[in-house]
Amino acid sequence: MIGLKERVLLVEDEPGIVKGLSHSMERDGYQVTSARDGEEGLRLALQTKPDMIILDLMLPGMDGLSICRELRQRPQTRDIPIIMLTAKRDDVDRIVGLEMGADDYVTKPFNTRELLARMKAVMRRMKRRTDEEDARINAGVLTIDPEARIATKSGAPLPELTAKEFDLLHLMALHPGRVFEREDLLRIVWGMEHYDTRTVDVCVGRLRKKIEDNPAKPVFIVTRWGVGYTFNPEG
Amino acid sequence: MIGLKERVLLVEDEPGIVKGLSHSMERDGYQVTSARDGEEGLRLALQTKPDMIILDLMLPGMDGLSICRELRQRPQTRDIPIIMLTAKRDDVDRIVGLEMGADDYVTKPFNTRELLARMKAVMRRMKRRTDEEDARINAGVLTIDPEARIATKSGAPLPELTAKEFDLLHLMALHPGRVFEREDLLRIVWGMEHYDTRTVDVCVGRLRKKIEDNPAKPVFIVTRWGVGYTFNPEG
DNA sequence: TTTCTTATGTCATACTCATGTTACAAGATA
DNA sequence: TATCTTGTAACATGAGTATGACATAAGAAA
Repeated sequence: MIGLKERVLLVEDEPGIVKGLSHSMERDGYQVTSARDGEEGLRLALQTKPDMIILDLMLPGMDGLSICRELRQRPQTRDIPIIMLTAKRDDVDRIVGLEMGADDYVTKPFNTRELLARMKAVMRRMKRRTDEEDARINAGVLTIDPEARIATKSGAPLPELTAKEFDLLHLMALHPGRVFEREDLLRIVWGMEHYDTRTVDVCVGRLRKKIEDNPAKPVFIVTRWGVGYTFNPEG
Repeated sequence: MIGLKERVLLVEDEPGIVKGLSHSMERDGYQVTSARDGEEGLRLALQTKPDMIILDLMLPGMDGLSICRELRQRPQTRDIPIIMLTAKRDDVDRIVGLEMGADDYVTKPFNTRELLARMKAVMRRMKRRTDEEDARINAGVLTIDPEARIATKSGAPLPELTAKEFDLLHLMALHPGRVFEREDLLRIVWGMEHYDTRTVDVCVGRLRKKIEDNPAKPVFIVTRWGVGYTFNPEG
């Protein structure tokens, strides 16, 4: 389950690569900022504190390694994961090795899909492997199993939930009692591309049909009039 | 066939080495935990029961040899393979280390690739012994024999499965009910070599043709729409 | 209370995109 | 060499979902 868009800083001087990569990354849901040289990259990194930095080793002015070192020295940027783009395979050991502290690297010419896969992997590593999100949830008679993506009521299996339905239920059950506005749910579960909040109502409706005894009088997913929805574990 | 990520415990006090090694190991598909000194290492070993331990001989507090001895004495950790890191090439200790029950050793400064190769070798040796993954799986009418890499249905042999097909089936059958995303399967079964998730679909399709009565209505490898696949042992 | 306004519930349908499937080429194996 | 495996691309299909219309319920105002 994903929260808001991850912000990526791309430090690369070749316009063609910047253009292509930005596009691909945005397609994958990242918010991309780019810098043409090292100084600008460093400045932007400090200013915007991105969630991840893609750094070309060969840059005009300050080279990638110096930037990497700088970034690792300053407390504001110390923990931001860095993926290096490098031309030569020989550079690899220096980069990843003990000193520089890049989190991963990709050698040019690189496969865009590979870079995206590594970005995702790095993100996964960064994101606290909070077991909380993987743990089974017991909410009164309802049980939610994120591993199998199945919900049961009093031990009896419920109708299969679709992806969105399950994510919605899981998110709300993780925070019982908390009121979620429709916009929150759209952002978190849907990934923010949609602006029609009525979409949420319909999904809630379908979900209720599957988990509530009487969908007309819901007891788990409760409407908070004028605000949104809340999950009531008591049922 | 490798199951989920192998968990490695790295006991090493130098942060640079920890960072570099963790990265390389994770890149090779291991899940790395690290401890800064001997006591912590021992505690973590007992707690988490890793699949392998990389142990620096020179450590603050309890030294590597004592830990090795401790680990070999306790039944919970007796069978965990250990690779020693030693500083001096002509260190007599390394012999003692092997006598103490380390499975292999690497001298510092070491080549990361060499260490990874040794880890792999140790793992391969070890895996022969781990029953869990080698044990025959009975999933309803399906039987999966990892040793012979053969699957049978109701006793009758199925068409021969290719390497990828078998690994895929084996992994999923080891965790019935669990939903695997395509990217999980790519990471685990394919390693990091491939990035096109459609590859998984095609492999699943081929596998279904061989194990399902009606591949159009699969009962073993079930699609979870918008998420991935899951293995249903009932059939 | 009654009426009015607005938010929410519900339904039907079209559309989008994930998945199934096939074919082919490249790579691996023998 | 020939054969088998596997990744990639292209096309076909269908599940899931967005959308708009309408119905209903909640709260506000009279």
